[in-house]
Amino acid sequence: MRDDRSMTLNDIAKLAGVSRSTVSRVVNDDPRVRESVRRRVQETIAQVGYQPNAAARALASRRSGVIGLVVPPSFAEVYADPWFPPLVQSCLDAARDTGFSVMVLMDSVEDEEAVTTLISRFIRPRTIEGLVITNSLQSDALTPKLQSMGFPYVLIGRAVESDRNFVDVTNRQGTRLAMRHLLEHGCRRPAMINGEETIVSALDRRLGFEDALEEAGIDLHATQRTNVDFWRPGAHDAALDMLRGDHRPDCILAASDTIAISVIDAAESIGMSVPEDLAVIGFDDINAARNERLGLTSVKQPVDALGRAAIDVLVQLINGRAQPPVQRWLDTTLSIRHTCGCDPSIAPPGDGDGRKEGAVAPG
Amino acid sequence: MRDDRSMTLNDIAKLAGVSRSTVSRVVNDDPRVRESVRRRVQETIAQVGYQPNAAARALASRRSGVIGLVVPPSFAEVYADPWFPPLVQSCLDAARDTGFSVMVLMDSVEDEEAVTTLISRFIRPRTIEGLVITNSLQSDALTPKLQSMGFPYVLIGRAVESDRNFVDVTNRQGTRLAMRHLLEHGCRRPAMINGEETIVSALDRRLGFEDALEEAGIDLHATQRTNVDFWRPGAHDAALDMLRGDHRPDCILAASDTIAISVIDAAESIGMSVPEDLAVIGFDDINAARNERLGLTSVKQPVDALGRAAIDVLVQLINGRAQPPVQRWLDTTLSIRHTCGCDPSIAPPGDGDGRKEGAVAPG
DNA sequence: TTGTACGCGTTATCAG
DNA sequence: CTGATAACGCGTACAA
Repeated sequence: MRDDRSMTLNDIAKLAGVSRSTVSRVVNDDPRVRESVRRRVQETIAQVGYQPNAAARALASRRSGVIGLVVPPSFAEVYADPWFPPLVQSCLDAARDTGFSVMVLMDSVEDEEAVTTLISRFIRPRTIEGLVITNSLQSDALTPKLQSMGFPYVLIGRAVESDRNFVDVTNRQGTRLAMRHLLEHGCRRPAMINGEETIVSALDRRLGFEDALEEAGIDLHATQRTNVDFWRPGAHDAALDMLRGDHRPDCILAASDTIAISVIDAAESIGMSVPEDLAVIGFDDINAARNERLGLTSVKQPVDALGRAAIDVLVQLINGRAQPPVQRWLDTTLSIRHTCGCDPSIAPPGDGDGRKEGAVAPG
Repeated sequence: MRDDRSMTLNDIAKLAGVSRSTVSRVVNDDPRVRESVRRRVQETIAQVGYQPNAAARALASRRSGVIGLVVPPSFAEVYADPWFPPLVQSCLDAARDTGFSVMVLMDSVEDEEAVTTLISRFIRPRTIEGLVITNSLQSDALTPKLQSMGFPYVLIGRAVESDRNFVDVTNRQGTRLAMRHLLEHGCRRPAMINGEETIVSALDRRLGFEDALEEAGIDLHATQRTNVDFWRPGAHDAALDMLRGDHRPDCILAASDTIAISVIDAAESIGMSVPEDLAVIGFDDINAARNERLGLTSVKQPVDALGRAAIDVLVQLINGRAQPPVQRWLDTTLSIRHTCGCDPSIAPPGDGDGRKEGAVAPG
């Protein structure tokens, strides 16, 4: 097509009166170049606006400088849950900081064929040097293969298998402390609306819920729990069912803020008020949770740090500076507002959005 | 690092007893290969699981097979508006269908320095072959440079300059017909809440609003209009201001569904009911608009087609099968539900979500 | 500190 | 139809 054959290393070498090697060294910050020469070369590079050809570089160095970011095929749907975009953004940010570019791979990690395609299209041709997988599922067909290939990857969210690389937040601890907080408010009929437990983090959130109940000596079988799809409506109806049932709960722990908002909505639609009739705690601490009117108490996960950690781990793996499995945990904390029953009027002043942060006191 | 030196064209050639050229031809579907030979080569390829090296291929062919997708640096915020994710998804889908991979470039198109960096990091090294720009702003520092470089790109949303490549929806026609529809409902005090007009589509939506008013002989100066930020809260307060003002409107045309929802929320918070006291029409026709309870009448844009069109145009440009400027328009239509004042009970039956689609009758 | 020479794995050109 | 052979643009031991 267009054939504006651009500058090459050779051209710069001639212009600067040195060899290609020297130019290459300058470009790659190799210290073995006399300072005066380096400056001269840099000047001619700047003058003609030379940029090394990426493909040639990748071929010779065997490094593409690209990592893949696997997102679910239902990209648009998943984004309906506002906690996901910040995660992607933090991955993109962190990747840029480490000099990597990001290729977005919208693929199922459950579908065997999709996984095969992904591998033969991006990994075997060495297009990408590593993989960040944003959704950690129980039925994961991808990581087993990556594992056996020894290909650098990191899951966001732990895997059920013990030998996987991942970064994760302490989901279990998060819901445990949240539930405990509700119990301390005097809740006696706890309930939970969880996401589908094919997602490992949902599983963990349920376990934390149960941990707290056990610690308090509450019979698990007497409590209610439902699972709904994280990304679709459904929480609303699920909440209505619970609240209209025989054993109406006095608090609901939601596995996401989106679910929590639906719960509150449902409760109010049948004349209940939050937190008087029903205490609610969510998970994620999305922006909407911080809304003054809503004041949703929520388990906060450090989304930004999570993305950065993922990239960091991946880059370590790529550079062989870490031996797999690499596993990193980040803490969740409880952002206390008022849907849990805490009185916002006694919240510490000077806190713009009436928000108080931090884990509840350990028991 | 790992040095599992994988199969090369040469290896396959030896195994199959042919030359590298022949193998290359087979890989690239070049017809000039005897059928029997082709099969033999394909078999050995399949057996050893050979995949051509992407970097070598890119170097020799001068084609990377990668396109860049420019998204705003406030990625996560922008995603707060649910119409964006489907657009990105459709771009990713369409790109995959045409054999291109997508690199996400989270960059400002307004910041001169960011633009320079983008060009020197991705375009000059020939990492990408073309660019899809998802946000068309008036203060665009990127397209002028692409234009003068002759680099293939396409804007999603028209530019104010006449020589740009773009795909866009008929925003102006959309709001024009929507406003006309409201007027036909008997609205006499129209108002609009628009997005910031630095975004060209917001500008167009305002123009369409004004078109309809002029056609109806309504004095523009007597109507109210406010601009709010598309991606942030603010519409709520803006609506309250309008509704509490001296010249309370009887209908509000919102430049997005997100804004429309805030408007309805605001109206109900002060005891007004929709559509009885206030008719509302939104824009985008996001999923939430289709919600039974909400029943938001909205100008629908064919988001999926928009993404596909963008990729299509870009690929044409890349392959030199189209001469710039290439400009493509897609139609908007009005999805009539009940916030505009239409009675849902007289809607045609058998339509699951009580939705009626299509442009209103031309005037 | 600098330059030479070869290799990276394909595609493309040109004979045959 | 097939096979040498030359690019493609850069990294890098190795030698100087």
